[in-house]
Order: sequence, then C-alpha cells, then structure tokens
Amino acid sequence: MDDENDLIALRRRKLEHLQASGVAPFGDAFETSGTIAEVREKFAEGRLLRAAGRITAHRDMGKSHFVDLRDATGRLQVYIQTKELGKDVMEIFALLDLGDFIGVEGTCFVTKTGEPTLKVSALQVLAKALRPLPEKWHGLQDVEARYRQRYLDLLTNEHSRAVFETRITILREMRRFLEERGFQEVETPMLQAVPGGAAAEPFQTRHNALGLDLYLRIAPELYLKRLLVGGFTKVFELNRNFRNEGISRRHNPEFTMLEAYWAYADFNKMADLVEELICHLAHTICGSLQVEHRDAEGVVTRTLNLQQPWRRARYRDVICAAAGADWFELAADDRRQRAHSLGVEILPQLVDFEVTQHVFEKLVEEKTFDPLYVTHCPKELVPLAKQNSEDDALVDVYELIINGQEISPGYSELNDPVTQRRRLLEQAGEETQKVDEEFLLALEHGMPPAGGVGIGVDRLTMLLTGAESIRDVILFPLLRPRKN
RNA sequence: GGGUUGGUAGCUCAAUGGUAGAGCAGCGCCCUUUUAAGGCGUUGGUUGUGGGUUCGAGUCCCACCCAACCCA
Repeated sequence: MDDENDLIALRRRKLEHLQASGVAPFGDAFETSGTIAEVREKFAEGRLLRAAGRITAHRDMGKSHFVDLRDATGRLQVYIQTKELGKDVMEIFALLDLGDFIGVEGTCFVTKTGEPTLKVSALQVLAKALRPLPEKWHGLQDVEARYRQRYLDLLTNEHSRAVFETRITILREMRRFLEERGFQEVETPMLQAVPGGAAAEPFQTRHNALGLDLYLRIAPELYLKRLLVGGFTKVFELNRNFRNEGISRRHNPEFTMLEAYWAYADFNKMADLVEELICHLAHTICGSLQVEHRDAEGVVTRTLNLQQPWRRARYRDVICAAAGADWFELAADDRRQRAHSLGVEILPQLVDFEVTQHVFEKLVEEKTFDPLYVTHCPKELVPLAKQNSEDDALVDVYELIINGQEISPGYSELNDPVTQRRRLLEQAGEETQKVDEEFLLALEHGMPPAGGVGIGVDRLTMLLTGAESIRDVILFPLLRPRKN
C-alpha cells in the first residue's frame, strides 16, 4: 500500500524527529512487572511498577497528561507530568501518537476519581505506529476491514477479542478433557495422495522432488484408523481440514476439526463422550447449560438448552415426523413430489436417498436448535460406518445437531475390510469417497471395533459464542485478495 | 453461478440531480487529578474503478472490482 496522506506523513516526520533526538523509535526489550492485568493486580499505593502497552487515549491537561496504555489483558492509566519528567522527555512525549507502544516506570497512586494510575518517572519508546488506529468509540465497523485487518478488529472491538479468547479456551479444554480420559493427541498427514475419509472436493497441490500430485486432506479419518490397527486405543487429532467448496456463513475452505477414535467403544459411547465434552465446555465458557445468543444491542435472540440428557431419535422417525409418517412407503417419485410440496427443492440429479437427506437437512437440521442425536442413518450416507446388526440398511451412527447445524458425527467404525471395500465401491449419488487401497490394506491386518467422532470446532465455537457467521470465529477467513 | 444491499476524510456516519458535511482522530492555542476530559480555532476528499446521460452526477444508467445477506 503506497497511499500517503497527511496523517501518515506527519507520523513519519515524528519518527524522524525521534531518531534525530537519539531515540530508537522501534525499541528493544522492556522489562515489565507483567501484563497490564498483572500490573493492576500488583497495584499498591506508592509502589514502583513497570508497564508496557499501546497508547489508546491521551487526555492533555497542559502541563500534565493522562494516557491510557492497553494490551490484550486490559487498560492502565498513566500520568505524565512535566515537573516529574523534565523538558527533554516531554519533547519526546510530544512526538508520540495514539497507537504507539511505550514502556513506563512509575509510582502507583489513585486519582481523586478513584482510578488506579502510574505516575510516570521514566518512559521508553518501544514502537512507533505510522498509521492511525480506528476511532476509539465505535471501533472498526466495516465488516470487510474487520476480516482483512483482523488486528484492528481485535484492537478496537472488545467483543471480537472475547470470541477468539473463547475459541482458545475451547481448544485448550478439548485437549485437557480428552487427555484426562487417556486420549493421545497425534498428527497425521495433511498432504495425502488419496483424499479420503469424507466426500468433498479437495485442494490439489504438487510435490516437486517426488513428481507427485497430492491433495490437502479433507479428513484425517483413514490415518487415525491406521493407528488403531497399529495398536493405539485412544487417539485424537485437532487440526485443519481443507475442502474446495463455496464460502458461506457456515463454510470456510479451511476449518478445524476434532476427530477422536476409541478402540472397543461404539457410537453410543462416543455420543456420551461428546455430550459430556460439550457440556463441560458450556459450563467453562458460559457458566451454564443455557447458552444465550445476543444481537449487537445485547438482546437475547436465542437460548440453547444443553441440559442433559440430550434427545436421541432415529433418522427414520425424525423424517416421518417432519415429512409424513408414510414417507418411506411412498414411491421414489412421490417422495420428490412430497418434498416439493413441503417447500424443499430437489434437483433432478439427486438419487432417492439424497432426496430424503435433503429433506432432513431442510426440515430437521435447520430447525433443530437444542441438541438432538439423530441415529441409525441409511448406510449410503456413511460408507465408513458399521451396519446395524438388526437392519443392514442402516448404520450405527449418530449425527449431532445443535443450533441448526451439524456439529458432530459419530460412528461405530466399520472394521470388516471386505465389507468396507464393497461399501466404498457401491457408493452412489453426488458425493462419493475415494478408495484408499493403503487404508484397506491396513484394515486387512485387523482393526479393533471402535467408536469414532468428529466435532466441527468452528461451528461449536459459533454455538458457544453466538456468532452468526463462521468468519467471526476464524481469525483470518478466506477472502478474495484486494486489488490496488 | 443468480438475486438483493452496500462501498463518501485515518475511523464512525450525513448529504431532493444544484457549492461534498459532522463527530472522533490530527494540527495550533488555553488548562497540573482527567477518563468518550473540556474550551477556542483549524487542516483534511480522484465519493470503490471505468464509461455514459445531463447545463450540472456521491445521487440516474451500463460494465467491472470488493464485501455482506439470501438462493443454487
């Protein structure tokens, strides 16, 4: 960016003046008494403390000044007095702007309005900002700028920072929760020769030295199962998947997924685990199992009730409740017609089970806000899951829906290599998975029965923070590059 | 990919087709306990880009760019 205006030009001149005065405008390390929050905790009248941060406000009283210093942990007022600092330092101070980083040493005192303040006795310039920050009161409102220049959003919008701190907490608590239960975190390839474990369009890339076409993974599933073959009994991976699909309020091409596998367990056990995990997160983050979503004015727009036990219902039953008890008795063409009359648009290329699945997405998923485990789905939907022992048209899986979105699938994993091969080859419809021969080879060496889950971390963060868009829970969502 | 809405000063926002404005920030002056400090004064614009209509376009028309929302 080469746009230059008066504000920037002036700051550049101040920078040169600092250099001319022998001050390094981009200073070295500065010993502090801690973060600003920690300095506030150590605050005691008369005590000498050191703090560093960005100047975010300046109240000029003539011979004295009040300056707000900020970091991610809070705000601290410091008091700058000509009498205390002398003319030379005040000349340096005059070259500072909002947005600059400084470090100060000062004595704690409380102003007559009750504000804990450091009376500055020494001041060091740590970094000059050449561009002004967004306005203090409204913050950065422009949605596009908030995504492209997230640092400004984080700096000026308290709520945005809080959302990302919640995300950090979610990741940390997920790891802690699983590790406490004996799960081990592993890392499996993101560059894969056969993109498996899900039905999605991959991103393609190339390894030059091997002359090899590779894909960014769409799921880690097939590698995690290889670890079950290799003797691990409880593993999880918490990292990025990549899917080359459109961008929407609920989709970003790279997104974060937790996958966990538990040998000798099944989908029911996994559902219990996920239920416990999400309730733990809600407790930790919201302090309650009633999760409130609010609009910009703070008015509650929705309350999710995560009170246990969560409802569990069969796929067949929720479809019948939404689309008519006779849904599965209809002829395939009549099902299409019924879907239309229920306001669900069906593209002609969809095969029969996809028609039902589409109705499920529109009439069940998008309308379900409190947690619902939908179980016993048709086997076509989930080629990597084990068939039900009483009805082999169904698979032993759940699909967890909260907040109108799929949050987590869980399976009893298919460990029969012969059936697995057949199921992968039998796939029909729009979305199909690739056949990974190396995975099938691993299965032939024996994989214990196991339960597996995935949890969409971005969507989970949305539901726990009330974010309306996935872009509000991803620090740097994918945008088209800006042209000059 | 289609539809709708939007893009104006560093930021937040105004402006019937008729001189592009305010608040904050900035700059200058005053003020030694302020906190959205205050008072007086003041600078700042290729109105997303490119065409067109018009005596005259931020405003109307066309194309394009970027974004948000909805749909596929």
